[in-house]
Amino acid sequence: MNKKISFQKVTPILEHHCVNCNLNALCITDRLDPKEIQLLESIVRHPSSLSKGTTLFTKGERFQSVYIVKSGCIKTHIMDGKKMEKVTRFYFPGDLIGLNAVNYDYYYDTATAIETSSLCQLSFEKLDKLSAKIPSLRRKILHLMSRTICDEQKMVQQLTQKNAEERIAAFLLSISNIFKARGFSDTRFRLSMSRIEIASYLGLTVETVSRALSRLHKIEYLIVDKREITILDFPGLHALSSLNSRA
Amino acid sequence: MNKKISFQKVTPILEHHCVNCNLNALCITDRLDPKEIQLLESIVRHPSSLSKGTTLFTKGERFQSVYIVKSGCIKTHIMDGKKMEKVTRFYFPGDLIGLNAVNYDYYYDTATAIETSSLCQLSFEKLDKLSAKIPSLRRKILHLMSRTICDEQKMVQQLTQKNAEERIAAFLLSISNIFKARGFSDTRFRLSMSRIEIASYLGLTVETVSRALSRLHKIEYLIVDKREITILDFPGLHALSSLNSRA
DNA sequence: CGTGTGATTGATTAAAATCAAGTGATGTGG
DNA sequence: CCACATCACTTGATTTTAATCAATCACACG
Repeated sequence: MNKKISFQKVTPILEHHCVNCNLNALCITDRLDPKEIQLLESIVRHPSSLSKGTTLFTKGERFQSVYIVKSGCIKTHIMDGKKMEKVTRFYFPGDLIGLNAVNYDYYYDTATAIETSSLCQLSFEKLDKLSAKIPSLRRKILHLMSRTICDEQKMVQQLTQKNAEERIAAFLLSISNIFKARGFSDTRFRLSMSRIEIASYLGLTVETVSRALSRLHKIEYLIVDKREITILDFPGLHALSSLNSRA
Repeated sequence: MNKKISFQKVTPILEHHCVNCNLNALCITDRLDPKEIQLLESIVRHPSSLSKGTTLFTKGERFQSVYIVKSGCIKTHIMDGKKMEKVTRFYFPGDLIGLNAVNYDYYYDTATAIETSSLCQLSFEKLDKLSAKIPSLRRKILHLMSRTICDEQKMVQQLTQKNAEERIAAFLLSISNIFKARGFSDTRFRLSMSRIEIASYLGLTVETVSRALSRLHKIEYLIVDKREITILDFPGLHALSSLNSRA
């Protein structure tokens, strides 16, 4: 179904250096000093490009590396017996993929590019060893994992306490925040994921997602033009989604 | 509403030693050698007893320690504005509480004993420093955090893909597993949590939980006598809950 | 012995799933 | 280039599930 490639075969983007990377503030390198970043860089595999629909790793595959999104967008998902695939998360530039696999020795879900993306690869073994030497890196990894736990807990909360429309509102606000943090417009952006993927991620059906978007458009909280979203009423959306959005 | 105590005031249970602890296989000490356990022990505060309804820490309180359940059962929960409290998780002997607070400097939820419990306290700062010296401990902490992420993701999956009855079935099977792993009967056990807490945890209402239990009783998958559960048909319950239960 | 809490059961309602139909964009092959 | 298929999305009608509203029971506790 999906294209499957080995990481080695993809074209490496040359002259990449962590120190110059514009994602530093969002990345694992945040709060590391230049010398530490250089150490980290020594274990980073230069970012490679992944075309839309290409699978990075598959559930059950041997876990070896974590990946950091350099550009584009990756989804992790689980093929679930009877039901359709379930999207577990979307990853944006700076996000670290694979932390949930540390516990097992194999990947816990499948990662697929939903648009052309590039990623940096880090051997987890090397990262772990390095973190023993760099306390701030060790801390950073712990923090990232802890944050991931909190993120998942927030998701659980959303699923249990928000209705369809509130979930969509919260989702759009979180995407808006993600774009903002990465230096793009937070009022006008293009969703890289399909309605199906949004529905799966939010535990809804496509129809419900579509209807919720239509209604938010109708009450003029936002403009929906296919995957192009323009937010008109931030306070309204915030009030609707009530709970706190992604930090 | 709930009693609140400072950890210092509770009665310490004397002559406690990690090396002799019967929970070792389930605890953070798993796979540490005796010398390492001794090092760990030096930073462990002997277990203290917490009576039912007593709060261990409150959301927003300064994060300093993680806790390991020695006996009893602890719930973490979030008081949520308009709606009722939401139970985020139940913790059983061997479970580590507080990992989601590492990211912030304050606890992310509130921990309360739902039956008389005892806990070991570990300064996270000291644990972190110690983990720099003991690679297997560092690994263990990473694994625990990674597992927690997976657990939360499973929860998300359950909420999006299982109906009320399936969730209850899965919940009871997971409790059964927990008891089994701790050397108790997995076919007959007493739930320490109320129906309200189960409902909150599973994202359902009390009525729905009650009805689901009644129906499972009626079709003779199990016997429900107040909080006493006797499982009659494991295969049936497994089939019903379909997805994989807690490992 | 009343009061409150936890739990169960029933009736009704509301929300989202399901079923169904249709549009528009994209792509394929004749 | 057009006919046809397919996919992503939308909108409508109907059904299903669980929430809500309501009543009752059991039991623990002061």
